[in-house]
Amino acid sequence: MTIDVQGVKQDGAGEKLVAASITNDMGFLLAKLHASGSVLNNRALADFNLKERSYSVLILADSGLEPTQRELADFLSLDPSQIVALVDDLEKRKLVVRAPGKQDRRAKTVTATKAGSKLLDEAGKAARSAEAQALERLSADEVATMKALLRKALWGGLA
Amino acid sequence: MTIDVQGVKQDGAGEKLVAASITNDMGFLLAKLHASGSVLNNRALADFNLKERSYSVLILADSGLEPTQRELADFLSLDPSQIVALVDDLEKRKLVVRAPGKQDRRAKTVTATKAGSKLLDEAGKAARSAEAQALERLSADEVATMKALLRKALWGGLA
DNA sequence: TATGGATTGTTGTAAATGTCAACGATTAAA
DNA sequence: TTTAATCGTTGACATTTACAACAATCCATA
Repeated sequence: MTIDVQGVKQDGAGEKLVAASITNDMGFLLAKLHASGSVLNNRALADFNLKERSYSVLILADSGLEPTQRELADFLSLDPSQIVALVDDLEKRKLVVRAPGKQDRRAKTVTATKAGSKLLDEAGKAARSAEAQALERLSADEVATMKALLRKALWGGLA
Repeated sequence: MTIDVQGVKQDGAGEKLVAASITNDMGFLLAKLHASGSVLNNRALADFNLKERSYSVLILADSGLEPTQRELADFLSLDPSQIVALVDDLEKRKLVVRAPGKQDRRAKTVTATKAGSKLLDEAGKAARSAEAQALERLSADEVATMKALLRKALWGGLA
């Protein structure tokens, strides 16, 4: 019932379970699309010794927003201790630096180095290509609509 | 930066990282909405001693499609060995029965019992309520649009 | 200005999940 | 009949997650 293409299990035309009512469950749909996208994403990022997690941290570190580790944990829905490990790795690789917060010296801001920023450029291209592949069944308009709806569901506002 | 309501970390108005470019990354958006929904979902299902996983298996077992364990693994993107544990649990609780496949006696179909079907009714109500809460920022139309787009991205077809 | 309470990053640990290889039983192919 | 492949299952191992404790620091208020 599945066709193996380049080591990836792809849904064949005859997925009989698609008829089940769980196909109306938003949680299930989100999990499934996220899962299939993650495979492609992580494969693309592996060339840069990154995973989705470290890639996300690197993006935020490069955003100019100077996030603290706590803010990263909240925003990425991760436990603060997981951020420690992620930043440790990126810092060892000189892609990111920790600096004590200006107002609060407990907090440590995470900022991308030049090397980190450069790696992010390359990795970003690969990630965007992987995303396009995961969404190849949707038109550009549909992708835009979906992102707008996801953003609204998460943070409200426009849309 | 987050407000704690009923034990749930909710995004406050001042989430400064929302300005970061990662907010345009589909994988990130899917992961985040799925994560916040999962918390609510699992909390609702806990009253029935179910988790998202076992709930999904129970739905498919109750679908009338008589899925085999292999089909469940493929459809849920899980390792076959994880299905074993999930079905073991549901079977012990008399919510589901295993039966040898009619054409292929290696395969085992998983079917919900009357008790399983009944529990699913109750759990389904709780899950739908949790889903509504996770999507409260969207209108009914927007939810429908989003589900249609997710289905199209996953399996193509209609739209 | 002190003192108590909360917060930040960090470490460690235990539980849950994911991944993978092997096995008997069964099916399909040669 | 032999051979190869598939299904469920078990078990071993790695990764991820969740949670509690801790020192350093901040904050509120007396």
